[in-house]
Amino acid sequence: MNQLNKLLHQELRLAIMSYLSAVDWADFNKLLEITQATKGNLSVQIKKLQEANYIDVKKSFKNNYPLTQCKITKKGQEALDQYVKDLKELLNI
Amino acid sequence: MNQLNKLLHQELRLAIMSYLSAVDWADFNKLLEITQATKGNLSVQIKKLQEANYIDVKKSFKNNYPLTQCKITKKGQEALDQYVKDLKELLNI
DNA sequence: TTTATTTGGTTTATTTAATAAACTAGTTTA
DNA sequence: TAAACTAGTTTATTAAATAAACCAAATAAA
Repeated sequence: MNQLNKLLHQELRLAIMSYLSAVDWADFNKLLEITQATKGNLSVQIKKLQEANYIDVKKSFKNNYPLTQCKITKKGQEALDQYVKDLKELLNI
Repeated sequence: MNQLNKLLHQELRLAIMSYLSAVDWADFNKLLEITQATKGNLSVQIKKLQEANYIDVKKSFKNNYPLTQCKITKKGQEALDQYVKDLKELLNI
């Protein structure tokens, strides 16, 4: 059995990565909206993905408010691709 | 975001279910072999799947040794199908 | 203008779950 | 008859997910 990537085999992180793989930069609020997660959970999972270098996180200000933007990295995209491959194999799809 | 079935979104349980969806009955040792799990972990996860009525578990003896056999239920198969569907949607595959 | 509310988060604490390790009960082999 | 093996289960530990509480700054309301 091909071990599934544990960082990716979690619903919220997977949803974040899947979304990021289809867009360029996405900000915190956009990710909140598409995942329906709580802010605390989203914050934690973004940090984990960042620590693994699966995403780049850019912090700035917009209209005087903090703005956190995320973008998938090459390493993150490759990990996601491999995860999907492993999952397909496991599920025979 | 379609919530993924938490019982199925776990590697070992998913591997068990995926395998069982392709065969008739499978015994404990066969599941050990194909999943490479520890016996303790396998025992626990089988019980959880059984409690959810995702699998039927039949206990008997073979050559004087205890024999535990598992088979996916209709409910389990339907849950697995739905899980795969949700996952495909999430991952755009 | 100072109090309340909202924004955009982070940190901490709690709950839940995964897993390994230890154990059980019996069987076979030497 | 002791040692080792089979086929598991139970318990204890670790790790992870999540919710709740918090924070700093900005804006709105009284």
